[in-house]
Amino acid sequence: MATGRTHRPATRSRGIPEATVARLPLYLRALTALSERSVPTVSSEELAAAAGVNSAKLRKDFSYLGSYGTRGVGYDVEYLVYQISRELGLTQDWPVVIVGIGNLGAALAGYGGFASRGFRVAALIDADPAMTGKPVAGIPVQHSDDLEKIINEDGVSIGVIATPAGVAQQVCDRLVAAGVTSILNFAPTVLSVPDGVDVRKVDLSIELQILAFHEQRKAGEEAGAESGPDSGTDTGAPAAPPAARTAGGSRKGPDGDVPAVMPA
Amino acid sequence: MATGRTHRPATRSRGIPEATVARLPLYLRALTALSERSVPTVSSEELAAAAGVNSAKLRKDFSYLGSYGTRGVGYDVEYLVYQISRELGLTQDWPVVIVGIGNLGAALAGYGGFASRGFRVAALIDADPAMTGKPVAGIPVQHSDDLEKIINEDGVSIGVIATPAGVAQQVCDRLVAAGVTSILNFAPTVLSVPDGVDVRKVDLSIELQILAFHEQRKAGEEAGAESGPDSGTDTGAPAAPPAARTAGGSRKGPDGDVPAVMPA
DNA sequence: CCATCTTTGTGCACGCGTTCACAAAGACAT
DNA sequence: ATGTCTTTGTGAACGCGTGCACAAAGATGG
Repeated sequence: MATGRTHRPATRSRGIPEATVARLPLYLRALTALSERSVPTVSSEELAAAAGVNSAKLRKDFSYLGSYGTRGVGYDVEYLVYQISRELGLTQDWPVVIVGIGNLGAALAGYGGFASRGFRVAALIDADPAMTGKPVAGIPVQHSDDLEKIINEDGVSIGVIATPAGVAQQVCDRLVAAGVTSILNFAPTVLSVPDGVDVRKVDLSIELQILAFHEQRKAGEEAGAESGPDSGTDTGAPAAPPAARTAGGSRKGPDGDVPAVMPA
Repeated sequence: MATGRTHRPATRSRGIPEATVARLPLYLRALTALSERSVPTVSSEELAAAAGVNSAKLRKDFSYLGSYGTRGVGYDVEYLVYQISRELGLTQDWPVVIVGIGNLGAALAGYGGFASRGFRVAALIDADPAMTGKPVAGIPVQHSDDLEKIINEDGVSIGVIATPAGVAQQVCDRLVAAGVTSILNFAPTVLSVPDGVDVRKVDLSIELQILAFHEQRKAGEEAGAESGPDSGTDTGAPAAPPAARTAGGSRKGPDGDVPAVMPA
């Protein structure tokens, strides 16, 4: 009853795999750094190292965009910056509204990463009348009553939700009704949206929990001993995982490439 | 030359797939909500809806933890909350340090989601002497000179980096040297860490860029016709991907389950 | 005790993403 | 021009994750 948006097709947008799209910003950042250092060209191997990915993956990613490299030489940094920027839609201006100007919302408003790359904070919106008019990061907060008006006037299509979980869905509904079709959600809730609206979710608590899982496992393994702490019915707290530490070094990074931040 | 940590094995921690681990916090949140409403049992279908996932996927996820359900009835909410909490290592206390108390760091310090679920902000650390001693979210900021001491004394194994990108790697190195084995990185940089250390990355800018990509695609499709702002030489804009169908509602959400927040 | 009904747990198939490995392409030197 | 050397672009194989569909399990009612 909640989501209504159960299985998803993992659509491949215009032939570019989602996994690739998610990495393009990473490449772009690395390329921008090279550009600032006036590096003219870069090989897939170098760029891959800078972006923290496998070079074959990088080449395949770029192959979805076209053949922008020169065999025997590498990629032209400036050209690639332009192509990726264009592909990501960063050559145009994206007005963004941030709803919920609490600690997090205020931090986001002042976050440099937003302002860079074509994103412009068009408005800060909060439901608290006491906040209205107060400047945050140089932008005056507006009251949520005007949400629809603001979105329409500025042609905003991307909204950031930084409200408490309780009102997130409701804010989301209003944003969507007003015309927003992409939402970045910081509230710890599953948002339900109609088809055609993108939602990406960032949940700090979830990230920590995932780290805790691996951390616990590391501690447990190191404590060595026999099997799993659990397996039994209860076992209560697996007992103090001895103050881990000591990089044994051999641990094979319990990573993997999993979300935690994902659509819907 | 940066990472030094190229290909990764996508380790399957103790038999539990990473993808599943990443969803456990999601289930836990939904279950906690049910628990607060004193709901005794829940079916996979209901819980899946609340968590925004497919019910078959949820059942398979739980099957990795063991057989905690009762056929014909469903899952016992309280029991499941306990099992998942234990599996994630949330039954113990995790002291966390936050390094870099700027806008974002301060917001994180005050973020409720941290304090909940077993995570305790053990210390706030900043390199600015002017910040030292100043209380943020009720916790006095300490100078980064004492970083190692703080980590050792409190047995901190999880660190949060909220510094500018320029010093992130350096802070990371110190954290790792001091014994931290899990890092949540908010700085827009690829961190290089030794094996055995987990890094999860949250990049707000990347999330927005991914949204922009889909947003552009939606706009392009709608505008149908020409498109290609440039196209120029090569493939250029493969010109109107046949103006897909309109918003006939049939738009199949350009989602997919991709990171943007991921290890390393 | 048996029948029926609900819901779990999972075998299986499919598709996406990753990685390897190599041929094609071009730069560069001779 | 021709040969060599570097690096791209990609075909193919593999593995993980997802979702279907169903048999097994147990609750419930007669």
